[in-house]
Order: sequence, then structure tokens, then C-alpha cells
Amino acid sequence: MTTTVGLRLDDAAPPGSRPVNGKRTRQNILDAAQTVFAEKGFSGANVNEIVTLAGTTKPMLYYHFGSKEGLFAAVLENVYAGMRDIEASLRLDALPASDAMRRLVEVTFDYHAAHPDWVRLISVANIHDAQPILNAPAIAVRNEAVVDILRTLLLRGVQEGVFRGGVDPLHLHLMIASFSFYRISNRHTWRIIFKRDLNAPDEAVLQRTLLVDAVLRFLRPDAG
Amino acid sequence: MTTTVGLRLDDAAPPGSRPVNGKRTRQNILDAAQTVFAEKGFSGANVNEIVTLAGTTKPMLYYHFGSKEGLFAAVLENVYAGMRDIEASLRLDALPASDAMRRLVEVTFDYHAAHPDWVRLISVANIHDAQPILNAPAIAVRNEAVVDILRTLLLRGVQEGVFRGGVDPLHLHLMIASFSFYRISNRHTWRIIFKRDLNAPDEAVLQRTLLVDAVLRFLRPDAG
Amino acid sequence: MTTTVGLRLDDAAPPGSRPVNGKRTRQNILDAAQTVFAEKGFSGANVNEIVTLAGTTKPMLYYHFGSKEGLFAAVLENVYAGMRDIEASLRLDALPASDAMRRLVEVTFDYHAAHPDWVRLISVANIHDAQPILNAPAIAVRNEAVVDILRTLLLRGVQEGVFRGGVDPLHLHLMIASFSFYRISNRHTWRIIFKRDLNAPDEAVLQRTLLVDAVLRFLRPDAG
Amino acid sequence: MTTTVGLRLDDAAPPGSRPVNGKRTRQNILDAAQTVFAEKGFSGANVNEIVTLAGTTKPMLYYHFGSKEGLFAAVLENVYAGMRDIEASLRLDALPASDAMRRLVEVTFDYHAAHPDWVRLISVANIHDAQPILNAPAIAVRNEAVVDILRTLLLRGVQEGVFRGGVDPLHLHLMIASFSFYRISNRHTWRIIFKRDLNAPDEAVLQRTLLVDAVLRFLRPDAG
DNA sequence: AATGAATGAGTTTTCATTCAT
DNA sequence: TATGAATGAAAACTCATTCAT
Repeated sequence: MTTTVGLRLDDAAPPGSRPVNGKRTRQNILDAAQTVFAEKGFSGANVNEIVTLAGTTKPMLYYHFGSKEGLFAAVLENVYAGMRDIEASLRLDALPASDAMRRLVEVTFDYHAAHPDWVRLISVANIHDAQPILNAPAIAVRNEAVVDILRTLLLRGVQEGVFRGGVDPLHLHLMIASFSFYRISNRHTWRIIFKRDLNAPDEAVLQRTLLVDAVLRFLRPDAG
Repeated sequence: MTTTVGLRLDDAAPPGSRPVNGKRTRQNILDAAQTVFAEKGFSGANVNEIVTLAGTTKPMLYYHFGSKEGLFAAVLENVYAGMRDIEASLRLDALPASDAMRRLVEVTFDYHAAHPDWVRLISVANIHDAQPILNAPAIAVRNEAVVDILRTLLLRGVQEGVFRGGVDPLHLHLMIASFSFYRISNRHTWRIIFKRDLNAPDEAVLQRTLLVDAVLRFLRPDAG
Repeated sequence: MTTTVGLRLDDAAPPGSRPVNGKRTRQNILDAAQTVFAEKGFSGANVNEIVTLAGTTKPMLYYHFGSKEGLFAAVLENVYAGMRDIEASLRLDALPASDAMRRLVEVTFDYHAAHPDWVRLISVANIHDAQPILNAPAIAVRNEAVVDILRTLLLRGVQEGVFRGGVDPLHLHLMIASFSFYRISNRHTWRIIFKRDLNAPDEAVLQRTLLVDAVLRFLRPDAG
Repeated sequence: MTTTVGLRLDDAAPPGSRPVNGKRTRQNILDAAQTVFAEKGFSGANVNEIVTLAGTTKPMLYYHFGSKEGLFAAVLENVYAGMRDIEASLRLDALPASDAMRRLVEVTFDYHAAHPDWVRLISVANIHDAQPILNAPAIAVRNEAVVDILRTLLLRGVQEGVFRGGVDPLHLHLMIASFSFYRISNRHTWRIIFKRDLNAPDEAVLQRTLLVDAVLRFLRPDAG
């Protein structure tokens, strides 16, 4: 229920102490908000619940974030930063194109599976037409990292003769991301309608293999 | 934002008259709720707005649906029925397996593209852990139609020698549905982050082709 | 929970039949109202719950009783009639005054103990300043039966030399009624505050004896 | 109808000022609630009326008491505290047992007569099966003060030779309390049915004497 | 004598936000 | 930075009562 999203290095304060510490309070609110927004959506989340969970009070929330909307935007920023960091840390150049692609797909797949809160928050943002993001300019910057990585990788694969040409890197990312995202975001309705838990461990293994397989088959050069 | 979902056979009452007509009132509320829930999510939707849009009053809503939750469940029931009907109306037997598969993918893709409300409502349901559905047992019945269709089709394709074997029909459906769904559900965040509108007409054409292509490549028998 | 109050001779209609039968419907509503008013008080009772329990519909209630208030008045009328009948059926003339008094006390005590709904309804009426009764003139007629009985009995006891004189029959009734009523009406707060259930079987026996004892000691002529 | 119940030590703020003062607001709500609940019962009472009378707003009520039920529980707690204080302030040790008993009876009688709101609130609590009290554990503590007082007094009277033995103090309290309570609680139905106002001044004097008399006669040792 | 549907006003409760300290 | 208390508007839901049939 409280899957962490992004990095949260709580520097473990002694309980009972209540230091005058703006940074800590701000972070506590952010963490609490992440959890509550992911659990209940934007409108369903309750400012009171957030500050209670954060161990602080409402005026603090407004002091740091201005409004419920501002808080949600900050949470999203945090969330996107987490993914960006992962992508940035990938060192794919050393691997053959095929292996690199496999690795990229797997990392993407795993990140979604490990961060359901991340997925839910982005769903919530979309339900609200992503408007909260519009007011948070920090987000829209340098998020096309993956696309660049993919573009480079595709080119290299073509040169190595293992990928066919003419594939739009954004479309490829769409294929990878949609599968990775949907199986988490729509897990609940699937559980009920198809009676299968898409994120059960054995299912996850199969689907991971399947996605890698589908991507590589999609990229495989047509027989000459 | 006001795309219709499901069938609505209004039994065409003379306009201007406002007779005591339970069926009509109920349907009006259902339609209004569909629109508003899709626009604002569950918690964000306002019962007042729904009844106003439906041209009736709150007590009528509670008379017919018991609660806001009950209403949402009824909306979802309606929504799923729409998709079921489409699937049931497909006559794929006459086509060669390859063409049939192409057709199935395209229909699925197009249905999602044409019914963004449908997509949003299911997103909303998932944000709330699909709990509203749990109380609406009518939904969980006979929704595995697609999977059966796919299973049959896969078998036929193998017999015809155009598909390879060993593909789980549910996994294949997951691949098709995730792509079709995600490009609508996450359209807003993509617009901001990747600066491309996934549902712009020209994009849609490309992606439709891509999905068919990916599926067929995925199913193509390995060269002997 | 559904202790009956007054007489209810249901002439057992075959279930499934729904005859056009005003008398029966009226009585069903009255019975249901008795139960619900006793359980929830006047304002707490819900017209819907009453008609549902009665197996009929709201317009029927209004057809027969005019309003929620009118219904409550009718219930009270019914309730008082029950007690009146008991009192009228007592034949005390044949007994010696002491025994007759003992019997009267015991019957009063037992009636309250056996009809907690009766007690609750009268409590409810008093909470509302007995206003519903004011509009039900049938009630205020000939309810001083007990007082007359007591007056006669007291006189006879004085003549027999077993009671002292100068006791107001209404005051004596107050003493008997208050004890019999209060132990039922205030049973719940006593249970919590004094940890004793005033209407537990063994308690009831003791208290019954006690009340008879107290009354007879109260009436015993002063030694002289 | 507006008899005060319990103690109210308003910490006398300068009138005209409306400072941020939680204690005062809380007490105002409590006082208003006491009045309104006594007048209309629990369900009949209106939260709006209470806050208006208290000169504050609904959110304050929920801020301090959580719910209408919580408020009612707090009112009852207050109410019981008032009686407890009276009982604790009685100094009966100096009096001969007979006089002490007379005094205890009179004080109990008078307290009920002077606090009809007290009586009504307890009636209301019983109508609702005393459930609100169950959630207010503070009430159930140390309310058996009277019973202890009575027990001690009975023992002393037996030693002094003025009371007979074998009387359960709780039963004696029941006798005293029932009479004192009922004549107030059921005043309204009696007024209508027996055409006598049980709390009219001259009536009250007579009944007070009667209750003392009945208790002392009940306790008088049997002639040897 | 009976019903399903409708009404209008009111109910309790909650919300995001801000003030005074 | 931090807090307890306050605010005003709106939220979901309920109610007794009545209409059309």
C-alpha cells in the first residue's frame, strides 16, 4: 500500500524530537502526499489526511506548497525525477545493440512493476488532463532522454545489422511504455474481468519475456 | 470529451412533455453521469452537476442508484456492455487468419480511439482499485469473449501456417489492449512531456499500422 | 426487539396474495410503526422504513393516517388501549384488600416488564411534550380507571383495618407506576452506570417482591 | 425548558470581543447542545440550531466533537458530572441515620425537580439504548457514589436501630430515583391523562413528603 | 386501495483554505 | 516555522409528502 516512489533518504530523526526544520517538514509532506494521492486520486485525497500522515499541520502545507494543486504538481515532479534518474544511469553503450535493447526494455518493465504508486500518480494526472503538470515547468524539461537513447540504439542496431530501419523511436517507446504501464494501471479491472492478476510473480516473468520478445521480433530485419 | 459510450435507445418521448417516466429518468442520469465521471473522476464528479445535466433532481439519483458509488458502478456496467457488443458483432470466421487478426486489432484500436470516455472511466475505476465493479456482479460475466475469439483465431492461424504456436491469447490481448488504451489514457502527459499528440489524426494512422505490424510480426512463424 | 404492544390478531393471510384490503394494510402499518417508533423515537423513525416493514407504500400511510404525526398518535392510542384493557379485566373485588393490592401491583409491574415497547413509546411521547396525544382526543378519555380502582381498594382496606387512611390514590399509583416504568425505561443507562441489568430475570423477581413490600409497608396502619 | 445542567465556569471574557478561544467555543456548543437535545431529542435536534445558539459554525462543532453523536455523548458526560458533584458534596455523617436518609431523599428529589433538562437528556439516551454513553467511557466511572453512600447509611441505621437490615442499597436507590425521575419525565402524559400537573408547586411538596415517608416506612424495623 | 416516480427543502458532514498567535 | 482555531462554501445524502396513473 505504501510502495515508495523516487528516492526518499529519510535521515532517521529521533522520534519524539520535533525540530524546527523546514526541509524535513517539506519532505514529510511530499512523501505523505505521494502516498495519499496515489491511493485516492487528486479530488479524493484529503489535505487533512496528508498532514496527519506527515505529522504536521495544514498551514505548513500551504506555507510550503501554496495549494493542494501545487502540492500535487510537486509530487509529480518528484515522480518524474525518479524515472529520469534511472534512465540516466543506464550504460548501454558497452553492450551489443540487441542486448542493450533487451536491457532497456527490462529496466522499463521492472521500474513500472516496482513502482505502482508512480503509475497511479500518472494515471491521476491524466484523469485531470495533466493540468497540474502544466503549472510545473520543471517537469517538461529534458524528459525526452529515453527517446534519445532509443534513437541512438536503433541507429546502432541498424549499423550492426540486427535491427531493421525506419522505426520511429517514439513509437517504439510507446510500445514498451504502454505495455509496462497498462499491466500495472489496469491491474484491478483485469483481476475482476479476466480473473488473472497481471502482476502476480509468475505472470510478471512471462510478460517480461513476452515484451522483450515482441520488441526484438518487431525490430528484426526482414529476411532478404 | 462527450463521446458517447455504449448504446442508448431513448424511447423517444415527445419533447416538451415531462411525464412520470422512470426508465427515461434513469437513463438520463446514467448518461449524464458517464460524461461527468469521465470528465472529473469519481471524487471530482459532483452529484449536483450530474442531476442538473440529466434534467432531474438528487433524490431521483438516489432513488434509482442508491449512492454515488452505485451510480458509478452502473455507468461502468454500461461501458463494458458497449465493448462486449462490438466484440460479439465481429464476424471473423470468413477471413483468412492474418486478415482476421488485422481486423481484430484495428477494431480494438479504433474503439479506444473513438471512445476516450470509455478509457477514462476505466482509468478512474482502476484508481479506486476497481472496487465499484466488485459490487456490480453483472460486469464480471462473459467478458472473456475477446480471449475466446483470440484463442480460436490463434489456433486457426497455426493450422493455416501463418502464426507460430505457443502464444497465450490473454497475453496477446494484453499487448493489443495496452497499446490501444495507453495512447488514449496517457495522451495528456505525453503531450506535455514528448510534445506529441498521440491521438492526432496522422499519428493515429501511423500507430494503427504499427500495432498491426507489431502483432503480425510477433505471431509470424520463425523461419525453418 | 419486537415485543408486541397491545393486541395484534393477524389473521394470517396467505403470503404471495396481495388483496385489496384496507383494514389489513392499516393494521400492518400500525404494527410496523409501533416497532419502529419504539426503536428509534419519533424523529429518528423513518416513514420509508415503516412502510417497508409493513409491506406497503408511502401513499398508503398518508391515505390512512394523514401524516407521520397522525400515525404516531394512532400508535399511542393503540398502546394506551392495551393497558386499559388489562386494568378493566382485573377482578379484585373477590380478594381481601391486601391480596387485591398485591395483585394490582404485580399486574402493573408485570405489564411494564412484558411490554418494553409500550414503555419506550410513552417515553418518546413525553420527549415531545406529549403533543401527539393532544391531537388524539380518544386517548384522554377514561384513563383514570386505575385511579378509581385504587380509590375503591384503599377505602375497602381502611374498612378492613389493613390500610391506614389519608392516602391519595393518584399518589399511590404514581409510586407503583414510577417504579414499574423507570426500571424498564432507564434500563440502558443503569446497565452502564451501575453494571446491573434491571430486567434480568432474577433481578425482576427481587424487585417485584420489593415493590409489593414497599407498597404494603407504606399502607400499613401505624401501630397505636 | 432552559434549566441549566451541570457547572459552567465561563472564564468571563470581555463581551464584544470574539477572540480565538477554543475552550470558550467548545463550552458554548456544549451548552447550546444541552438545551436543544433536551428540547427536541437526539434525532429531532438540529445541528444548525445548536451552532446558531452557540454563536459559532458547524465546522467548529465537528472540530471539537467529531459528530452529532460525539456531541451528545459529551453533553451526557457533563450532565452526569453535575449529579455526581451534588452527591459528593453531601455531608451526611453528622446527622442521625433517619435524618440523613430524609436529607438524601430530599436532595435527590429536588435535583430532579430543578433539572428537567437533566431528566429529559437521560430519557433521550435511553431511547437510543444508551449507545452514545458506551462510547464515552468517562461516564461509566465512579457513578456508584450514591450506592456507596446508601450502603454506609443503611449500615449505620441498622446499628442505630432505626432501619431494618437486609435492604439492598441499589434497590433502595432505584425506589428513590424512579419516583424522582418519573414524575418529571412522564409529567406530560400524566397532565393529559390524569389531568394533574405532577410538578405543580403544591403537588411537589406533597410528593416530596410522600417519598420520604415511603422510604422511611420501608426501612422501619418490623415491630418485635 | 394501491403504486412507481417525483419534489423541495433540509439533513449531517466535509472541504480547502486562512487567521491570530 | 509552527500551531489551534476559525471560516464559508459546498459536499453527499435524506426526509416527509404528493402526483399521475
